[in-house]
Amino acid sequence: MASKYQEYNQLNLPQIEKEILAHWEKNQAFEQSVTLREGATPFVFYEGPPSANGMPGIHHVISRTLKDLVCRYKTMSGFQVKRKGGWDTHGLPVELGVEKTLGITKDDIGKKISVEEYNNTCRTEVLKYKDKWDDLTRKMGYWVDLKSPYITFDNNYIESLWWCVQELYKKGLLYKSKSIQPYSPAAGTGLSSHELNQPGTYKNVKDTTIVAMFKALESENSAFLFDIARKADPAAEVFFMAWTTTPWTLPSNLGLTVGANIEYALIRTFNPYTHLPVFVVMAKDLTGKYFKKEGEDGDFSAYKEGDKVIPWQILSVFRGSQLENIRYEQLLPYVQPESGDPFRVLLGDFVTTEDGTGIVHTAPAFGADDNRVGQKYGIGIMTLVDRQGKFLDTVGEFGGRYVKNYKSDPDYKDVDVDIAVKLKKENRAFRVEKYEHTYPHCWRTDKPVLYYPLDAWFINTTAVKDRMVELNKTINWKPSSTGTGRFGNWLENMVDWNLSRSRYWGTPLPVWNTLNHSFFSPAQVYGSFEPLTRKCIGSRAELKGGYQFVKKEEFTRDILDENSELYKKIKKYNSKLTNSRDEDRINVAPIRTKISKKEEVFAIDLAAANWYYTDLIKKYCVEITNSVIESIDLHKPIVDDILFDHEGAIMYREPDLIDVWFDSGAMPYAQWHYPFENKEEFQKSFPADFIAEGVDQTRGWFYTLHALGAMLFDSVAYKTVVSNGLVLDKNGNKMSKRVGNVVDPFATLEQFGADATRWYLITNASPWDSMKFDLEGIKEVQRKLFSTVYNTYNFFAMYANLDKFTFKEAYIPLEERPEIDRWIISVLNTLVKDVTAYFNDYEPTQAGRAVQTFVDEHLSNWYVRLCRRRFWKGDYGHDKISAYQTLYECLETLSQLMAPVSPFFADWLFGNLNSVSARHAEGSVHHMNFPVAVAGAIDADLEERMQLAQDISSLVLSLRKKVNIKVRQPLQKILIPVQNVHIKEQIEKIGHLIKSEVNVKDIEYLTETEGFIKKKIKPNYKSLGSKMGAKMKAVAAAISAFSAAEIASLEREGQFNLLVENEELLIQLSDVEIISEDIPGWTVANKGALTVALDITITPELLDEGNARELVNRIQKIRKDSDFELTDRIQVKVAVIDSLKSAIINYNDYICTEILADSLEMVPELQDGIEIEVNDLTFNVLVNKKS
RNA sequence: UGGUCUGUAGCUCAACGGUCAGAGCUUCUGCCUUAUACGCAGCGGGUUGUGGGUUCAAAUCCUACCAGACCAACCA
Repeated sequence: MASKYQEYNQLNLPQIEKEILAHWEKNQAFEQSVTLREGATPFVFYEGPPSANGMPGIHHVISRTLKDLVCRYKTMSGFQVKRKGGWDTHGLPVELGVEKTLGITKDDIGKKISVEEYNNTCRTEVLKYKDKWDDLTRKMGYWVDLKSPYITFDNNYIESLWWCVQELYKKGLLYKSKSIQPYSPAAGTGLSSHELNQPGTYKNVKDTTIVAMFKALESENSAFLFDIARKADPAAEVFFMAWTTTPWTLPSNLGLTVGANIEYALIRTFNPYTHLPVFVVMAKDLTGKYFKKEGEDGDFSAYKEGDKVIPWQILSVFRGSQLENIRYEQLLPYVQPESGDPFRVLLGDFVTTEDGTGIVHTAPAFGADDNRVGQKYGIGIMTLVDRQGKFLDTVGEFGGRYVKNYKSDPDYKDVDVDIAVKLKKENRAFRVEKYEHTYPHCWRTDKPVLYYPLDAWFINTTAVKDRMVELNKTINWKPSSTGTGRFGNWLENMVDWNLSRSRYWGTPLPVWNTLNHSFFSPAQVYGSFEPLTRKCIGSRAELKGGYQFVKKEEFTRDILDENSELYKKIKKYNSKLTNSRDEDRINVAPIRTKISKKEEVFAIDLAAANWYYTDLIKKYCVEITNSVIESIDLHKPIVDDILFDHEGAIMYREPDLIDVWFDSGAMPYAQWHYPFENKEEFQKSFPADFIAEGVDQTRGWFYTLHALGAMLFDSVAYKTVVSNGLVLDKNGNKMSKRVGNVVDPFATLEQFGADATRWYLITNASPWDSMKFDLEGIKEVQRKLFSTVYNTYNFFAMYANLDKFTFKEAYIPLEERPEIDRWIISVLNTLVKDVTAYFNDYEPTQAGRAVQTFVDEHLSNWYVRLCRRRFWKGDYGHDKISAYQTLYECLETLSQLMAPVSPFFADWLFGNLNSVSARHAEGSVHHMNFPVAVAGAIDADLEERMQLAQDISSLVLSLRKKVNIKVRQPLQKILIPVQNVHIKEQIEKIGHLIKSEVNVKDIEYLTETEGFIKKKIKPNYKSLGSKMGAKMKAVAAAISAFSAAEIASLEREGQFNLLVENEELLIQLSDVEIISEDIPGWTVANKGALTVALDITITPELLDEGNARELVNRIQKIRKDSDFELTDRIQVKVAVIDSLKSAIINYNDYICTEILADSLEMVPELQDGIEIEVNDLTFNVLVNKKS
């Protein structure tokens, strides 16, 4: 135990933090904060795993501060808060980073570099910045368990994920389907949205656009169109006009989509290319784009080929809903769809009249909207473009042609143009023109992207949508609008979760299939056989009995050798086929090509080559045994080389990976390797009480956690979620490396300290508002909050050391303490109450701001300021001890209140205090309990009158300024008109504080004020408004016009009958506010209802006293400049000045006491000493320390 | 394009139906201080993004725009 409070020369937050950090680590303070709560109610927190393949930024500091402060607060509130850290290690950003490092592209994987090598690189690269992250975690004071974090690439983690997938599979929630995804034919790969959002992918291009004419068929639905048209022309043909910027999708057209509430028109006109009379349907609002004004209702009989103006006429107008299900003739009938009910008009909410014709050509294969509406109506799907980006051979004269110039062919002919020409000739095009628009391009090949149907695995989240919506209502969202708005909306419009990623570094989808030769009947060869069988693996153990394809060299050799057993069997099999179609045969050519190109061979090749000869598996594979399972890595390519023998058919793994969001969404289970281990641990920690991340995670982590929680356990995954906003630079721009406006968190912490940074981030704005990050703000926090607390502590330490105050005396009951002590304790308890409420409500910003106000306005600038003398003057007695105990309690409580947000400084402050007083056994403030407000200590009256004291002082000071009398000059009195006894009593109790603060001798009260004080009356809108309603305006005017007598009457009677618009209304005293505006002959100031007058007469006595105080002030300055100790006694000589003589004589004792002088002499002349100035007089003073 | 959030003094933020919209930072001027901190008083600074509406009363509620941010989508 230290005997003295540590005193400091200067506040150095970064230095304090280094010391505290070392202290924490030495004493395992974090671990202790958890173990000390063993057996307590757990407060469950989930750490959203960051990815360590990028450097941490300042925005990570804010979300982690948020997490940390909640966990610290809850720990102090008595909960046990375990915080398991985690690392997100899979996914595209990792892969892209590795590809950049290695200088390769995705296509090189498996060619220039083996998948295994590639994944190994990912494995090491992904934790490249782990040290930096750990460093930041330490330095910013984020308490999280970094010793046993969960890592998503870990085998155990993946095994849990597989278990989750299998659970979903068992529930029938996992299915395979086609989805329309951005696809780059040039690169032969699907693109993720991430890749599509790379800068420069959207380019301006000029495309040939066509307004195509789809010929309507007659039916009951369309009769109303034909009836009208036939009246004008008995041979009328009716067409739907649809615009497209991708004419190559027209052969795949299966539908036309219109907006149900859009107005459409049937128009009679001529085709501008063929000049044939036509009747067309399009959105009424868009007719202006296709028809000239002059031609409206023109003369149809007079029209001839070549006329500039084509006549047109609107025959009828109707809503899109009337067009539903009208059938039309296929535009380019090269291929018929195999299934579905196509060539109908559909309704879709995505149709606009912004451009085009208001009728959307719908090819379900090549657009996400198209696909959705197509599925809804069951029009089928037709994909007449292959994966190289060229038309299938079946597409007539366009067969085999590339839809865009994917091969960079210099002689490439635009197929869109040829389609346009053909349609023009066939009277099926109304307009063909070039159109400039933005279109996404592949960021690697710079070629246009196609939207293309690709196989993908989905989780049927829409099936549990209602339950998810219901569960969401029980979650406490901060801010709530994110939960109801952004998240709630997202749930309402949910689509099935596309799990598939065709990449390499990630969790493999644990689904094995037999090869799907759908057009082939194996029964021909092998009797009865189920062509497609699937199994979903849910644990490593289930791999047992499978086979691992390891003898790749033998396989490679055999497939090239026509005498090998393998080759012979394939040949025999092929010859057995009675069906002679090539696709049905086992084709070794592609495998051979692969080998010749030195590309990696995988199990899927083996499966393709001998997919029904399972006995051959054994030749190239080893069986998976327990020992294999123990050591097997659950990544690509290892799992790809695992095969199963299913009743004579080979099952191979679906090549897809699982979306990384599944990894993080499953962390509640996978972090514990549930259900393979830690079942109990998991049950105790699900669901989470609290999570927090950036608002950008709403549809990311927040969603996947929620979805998996709902689907697997029919539960929420978290009870409270706080989403923080973005951190922008000080000009409100997004921080980006490219612009160079990123804030380096390390430099910031180093320079300003973690506490100031954390405090700034939390209190500047609510965490969920995006904040503009300005270092100036941190400086201000440092100056205003930390320096102030620090100085208050230092002030305390200085005097407490002199008086040897160690809190060894008994706690003085509040009622035995002076008014001001009870006041600050009251305010302190109010603060504790408020801060507790704010923290409980996840409003740290409010909590921090409340602490700031307390420190600045109440503790430092009122309590300490007014009590200064009590600490240095007089004996170590009751009053002094009371002051010490009070200030000590404030500081100690502050350290606890501040601990969650500024953990270092708080612990430092706590340690400094407790090391001397030893009031608590805890070695750290973070092991303490959070303070509990003592209701009995809160005295609202006392707080009210202290506010009065502050207001009155402020008014007097402003009066002094107005008449230029400095505070050191005493004045005789102030005059305060008081409305009622209560106010007077209140002021009387704190009168002494006001008097010393503003340096006046007396306070007088004016109660009998009638006729003397000029009063002003104002309506109290709040109380009056509800009573008066619409009469409010007239009442307010009447009240404002009150005469002095009327005001007096109201004051006297407590009520008043007011006549407004011939109606008598009773006005209560509480309905108005009466302000003493002026006291004739006095200098007066007002604030609200409070009025203060100041007597500015300076009598000779007052002048002497003022001069004496000036002199004291100057000599104190000399003491200070001379570095005298606080207790040093001095001797003073003053060169005599006539006008100061009386002051020095009359106030000699006072002066000596104040400056601790044993003697104060006047001498005629003084050569030595220091020149000082008192009220414009200059003279010398000699101050000597008494030896 | 849709959803959500945010627009208040030069800057950062309060006020969230009720008198005249307030603090701090910033410029300048005084004052106070046996606390190297701070504070106090004054001087400036605003049609509360814009236009409508509801109300006795709107920064606050409704509505339509405008701008920014995020998320999602992307278009015929």
